[in-house]
Amino acid sequence: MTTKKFDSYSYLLDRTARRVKGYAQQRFASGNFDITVDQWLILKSLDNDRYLKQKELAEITGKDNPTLTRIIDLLCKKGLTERVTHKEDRRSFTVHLTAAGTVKLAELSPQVDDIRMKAWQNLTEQDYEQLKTILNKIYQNLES
Amino acid sequence: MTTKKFDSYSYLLDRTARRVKGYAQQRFASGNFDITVDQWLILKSLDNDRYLKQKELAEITGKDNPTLTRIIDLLCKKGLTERVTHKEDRRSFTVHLTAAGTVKLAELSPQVDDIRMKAWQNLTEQDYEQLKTILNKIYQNLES
DNA sequence: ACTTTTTAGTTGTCATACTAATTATTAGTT
DNA sequence: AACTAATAATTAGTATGACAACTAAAAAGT
Repeated sequence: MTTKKFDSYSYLLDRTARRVKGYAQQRFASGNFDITVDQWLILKSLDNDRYLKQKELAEITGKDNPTLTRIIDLLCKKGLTERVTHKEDRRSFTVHLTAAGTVKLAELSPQVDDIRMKAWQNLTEQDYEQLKTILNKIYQNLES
Repeated sequence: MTTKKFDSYSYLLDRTARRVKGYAQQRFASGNFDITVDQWLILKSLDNDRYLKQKELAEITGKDNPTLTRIIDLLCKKGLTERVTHKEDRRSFTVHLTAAGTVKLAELSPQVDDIRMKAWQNLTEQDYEQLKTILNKIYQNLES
């Protein structure tokens, strides 16, 4: 039975993703970054003075709407983003970096790059490419 | 700067892992399995009439103690596992499948294998091996 | 034997994920 | 125009995940 192993692959994938995120989160905490890894992902998506609807942010970051709402809530409470009412669609907000958010993004960017690198050391250029290809194949296999 | 891309690799890994787990969870729900994917992982670890301490279960499943406690709570409430007081160490419980748990495990096993397979279709034998190797390298890179 | 340190498990808090249900608004249909 | 369907965002509920603090018991050190 070759199907048995897939359960353990799923476990391996889950475990590794958690470790990667957890490691980054620890470094975020010990560096007093004052944001979470997921909040960072949002900030980064709002770079270059972008005004994005939450719907678009959810798409970009691969998170669902309720999760987005709560992360934006937290970022607004920290004063790093702001909700701006959308002119043409009163159902929507656009989210935008505040001045403080822009500063935070610029400050942390090099440090985050550095932290992220740690997970991928000892991997060859080919490893990156293969991993990317395989993960995308898996993702597409489950596309609804 | 080659360091930039690592942030997006981390994102890709996280996104894929969530998709794999989410897909399985949806199939669990639509099949009325009445357990979550994480609870399944515990049941499977208790196969073959094993009595495991929560500490050992945590180790095997890669979860921390509080998470384990809560998952076991739920499994016990569903009547699928039971806590047995440890004879030599009164701090510990051993966790064990009930009769109902054994039945559940046997019933779901082939279906879970089938569900899990879906994510990995179109991947070659070589892909599996590479993925496994790369994920393990990443995991070890972050070993404390 | 007594004290200190470790260890197993629990509880509490916060953040993330997923689902379902709700509200307000827009788009589509007749 | 009126009615219906679809959409953006929120809220509520449950589960997982990480961390800290706590209890009880065992192990180690003196």
